[in-house]
Amino acid sequence: MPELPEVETIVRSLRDGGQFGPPILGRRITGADVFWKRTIAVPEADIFCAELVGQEVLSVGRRGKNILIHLKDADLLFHLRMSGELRVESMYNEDGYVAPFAPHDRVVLSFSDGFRLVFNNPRKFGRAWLVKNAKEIVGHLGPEPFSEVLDAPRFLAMLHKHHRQLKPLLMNQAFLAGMGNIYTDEALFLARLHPRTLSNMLNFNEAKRLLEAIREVLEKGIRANGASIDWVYRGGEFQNDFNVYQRTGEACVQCGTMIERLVVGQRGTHICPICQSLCE
DNA sequence: ATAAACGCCTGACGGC
DNA sequence: TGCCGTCAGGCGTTTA
Repeated sequence: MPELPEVETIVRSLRDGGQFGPPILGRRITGADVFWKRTIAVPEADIFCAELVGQEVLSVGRRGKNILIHLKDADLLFHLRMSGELRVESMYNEDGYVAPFAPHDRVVLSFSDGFRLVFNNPRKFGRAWLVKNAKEIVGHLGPEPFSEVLDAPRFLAMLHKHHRQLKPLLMNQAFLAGMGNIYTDEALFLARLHPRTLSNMLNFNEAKRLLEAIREVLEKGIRANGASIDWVYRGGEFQNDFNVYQRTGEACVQCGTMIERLVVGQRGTHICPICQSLCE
């Protein structure tokens, strides 16, 4: 499901309340259960549950596509990978019975006031970590796309340090944190760059254009609460603003040429072959 | 250094 | 209807 805008939407809901339920800030964890043990990357699932009980949620944040939940004595992290979702709901239904779990619910944290945080994950790719400091898990990530220290000259220097195709490089979380398949395709279209262009071939204006395009698509995505595409994530509206993603065979909004699908870095990739010419 | 191939998983969809 | 291949918002490991 999630790239940066979808994760940001979930984080805001966990922090302030929203479409994924009421906020969890300040709530105290009274129980933890794991229904698919491999969801817990670290520590071992039983220890994970034992150590969570009694903890209080102090803050909720995001680093790249990771959700950071800062507890009193530890940091809890979730990565939703392809199909994960977090929701907050009442533990009880209207009759006062414990509400049943949904298919693919993998981890549940119960709170003292009758609410629970549920991690649903059909494809079982998602992971949770409980560590002393979140940096152990997210320390290797590249800069945030909206970081103030990331400007066009620095971005050009980053691109020139590598000799790689633009799309896989942008999706490498150690290079830049938060971009996924959709937003990378959309950003490259806006910047009029072919996904196979080599990163060291960009000039200053192209690098500047690319950074601006990345920020524009991410901003629009966040404003739309993310994109709803398949059966997993719902609520966002950014899918209505796609220029190329999943528009294979449809007309380019700029020039009318048919959008093409190709494979770059083992990922389905969508381009306008006229607007995004490959010049190496 | 770069990139391909594959593994991890379930579910939706189109073709026959 | 059922079976099959293909595809899917991610990422780590192995291989070339």
